[in-house]
Amino acid sequence: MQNVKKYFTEGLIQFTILLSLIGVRVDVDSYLNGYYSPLEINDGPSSAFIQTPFHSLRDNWDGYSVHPKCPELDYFFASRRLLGEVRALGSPARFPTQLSAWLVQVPDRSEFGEPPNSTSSSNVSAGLSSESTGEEANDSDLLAEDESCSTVNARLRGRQEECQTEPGPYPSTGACEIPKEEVELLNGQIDGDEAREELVSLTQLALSSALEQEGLFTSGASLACPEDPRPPTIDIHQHWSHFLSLPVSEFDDLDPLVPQQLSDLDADISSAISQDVSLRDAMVTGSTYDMIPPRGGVRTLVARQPRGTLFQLESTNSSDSAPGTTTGLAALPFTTVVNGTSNGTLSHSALGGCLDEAVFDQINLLGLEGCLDNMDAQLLGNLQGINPRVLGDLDSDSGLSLESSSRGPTSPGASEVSSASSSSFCEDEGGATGYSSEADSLPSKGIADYDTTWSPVDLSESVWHDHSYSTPAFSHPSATTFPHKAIKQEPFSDEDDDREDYEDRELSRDELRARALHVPLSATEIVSMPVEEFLELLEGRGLSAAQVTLLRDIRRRGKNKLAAQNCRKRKLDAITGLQEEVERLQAQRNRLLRERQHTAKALGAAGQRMEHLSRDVLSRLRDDSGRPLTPERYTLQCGANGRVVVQQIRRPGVASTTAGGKTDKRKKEKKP
DNA sequence: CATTGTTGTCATCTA
DNA sequence: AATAGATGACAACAA
Repeated sequence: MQNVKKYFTEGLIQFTILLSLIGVRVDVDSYLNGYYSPLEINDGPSSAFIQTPFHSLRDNWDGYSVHPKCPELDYFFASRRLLGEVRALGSPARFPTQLSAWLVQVPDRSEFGEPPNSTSSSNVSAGLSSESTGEEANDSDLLAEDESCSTVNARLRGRQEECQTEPGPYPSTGACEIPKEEVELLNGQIDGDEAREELVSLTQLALSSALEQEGLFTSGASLACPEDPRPPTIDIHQHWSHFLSLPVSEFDDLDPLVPQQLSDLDADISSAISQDVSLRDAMVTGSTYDMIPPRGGVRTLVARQPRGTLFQLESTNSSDSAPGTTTGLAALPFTTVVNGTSNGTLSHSALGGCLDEAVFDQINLLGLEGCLDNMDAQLLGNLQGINPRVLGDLDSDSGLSLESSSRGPTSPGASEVSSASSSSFCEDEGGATGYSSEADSLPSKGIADYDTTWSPVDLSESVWHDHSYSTPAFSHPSATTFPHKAIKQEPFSDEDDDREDYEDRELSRDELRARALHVPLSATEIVSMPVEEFLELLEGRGLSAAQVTLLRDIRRRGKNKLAAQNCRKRKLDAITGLQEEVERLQAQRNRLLRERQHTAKALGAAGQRMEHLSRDVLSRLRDDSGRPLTPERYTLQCGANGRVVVQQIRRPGVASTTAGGKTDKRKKEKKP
């Protein structure tokens, strides 16, 4: 399967390229960034949501809220990502359905005069339907396991070639007279989610145990939709059928075939594309409103959007990977795949053929809780063109919108917006009153002009996102009145009230202290600048001790504030994961209880049958005096060696009266 | 007015 | 040793 995944992944990338060549716009960057990020989890230590041993404990719960920092999950993420990509790109996940359509036609070999047991005879049907129906056991017995791949695939190929000679695209309604149930079985088998995961290696399906196949068929048959509109392009069927007909061992050698196959396909597939859709757009529109997690209504769309900003922007500290993105993606496939619970959203409507639709479906599949961060980050990317003030207003709660550590030169506007959106700090920076610094004792001076020798230019690339730490540009002279309470009490004209109050809210306590000490840097800058730069700032600027202390405090508090917010978010995620785990375990417990009940019932029935059989056997036996053995006095015991022994029941009263002339134990053995 | 949730901060530990 | 990050605890605040 690994080779198959590799093949699919590479092939689908080329397929995407081909789509773009034929004019279909595919936003590969955003798409791949979102999906490949799990592989870049460990890129940097400075990204958010890392170093959380707390989460490593949760990584065992079937993937709930997998922490991206865990390196041991890389392999898992990689494999899941590959599977997710194959699914997300849609088309390959569809072709098994098309393959099944061709498979259906072949069993009508009576028209071709083929012997039913020939090598090219009913491949999967011989192996599968015979076991499922129990009527053609001979065929299935003849099918040795070691001839799995090549034999089955050769049969597939032969049948497909035969079917290609059929005139109609779906001759199942015509010449082919395969039993309908078999058709449904085949369709269902390949339409099922489990089968879709195993879609490439049909041999595994063919060689599965009879029980598994039965279950698979029954489950898959319900999924089969005979009325599904099939793609009208027969070429695609043929190509995919031919593609599938290759033995698994040849998949490694298929790489050179990919361009050719895809080039043959592109025309038809392009017609199948219904519209020109950016994958990123699809992700955003499809997820932002649908994926609101049921967390007691704590989160809203408005509140979540800046959160995505945080993760996306903070990632710039270390690498291109977005921690928030990785978090979401890490959790998602894990949850959906490992649990294997194909809920309602997992069952596709087999509309097959449309890549974009497949992508949308997959997005819906992936769009569970963990995907929020990813979606939000991408949503923010799309919203960057919107009025910054609007975006800032969206940040109603100061919550996790501290995209402070991001330092994107390309997004100064948005960052200023975020900084301007603060509405929480104005009342007071906080609860902890133990805080004290030298700056607190300083008298509030009028804020002088900033020292022009301090060039904030080199810090212009620093983060300006944290709403809690305003930029000097938003300073208000009256803010020098230190008590922040006084800020709210300042009279404003009606016209300027909103604006000035809005600006004053940006002055955090640290900001005010910094101004009081003539520190011409915003708290955001102080917090977000690299440590080397910060140390240089402390040492090379000739700062006073008070200024140095204040700068350190500001930086420490700012960092800790971010850490606290990340920590709280992780805690909430952990709680959510635990709740889901509890639900899952409860469901498992209920299932086990039902199984136990069923087993007890079966055991009781078996005991009754045993009792009847014992009575029957005993009634046919005679003791020394020729009387029939009664179950009241004798019982049958099954020995370990398979022998059945008649044993006399010893009862105190009976033994004392009847044991006189008899041997204690008379054994009559009979062979089973 | 009490309760609850949010947020900032401090102290402490760990890497 | 210094730094950053994580997290429990506390307090202030808002709803």
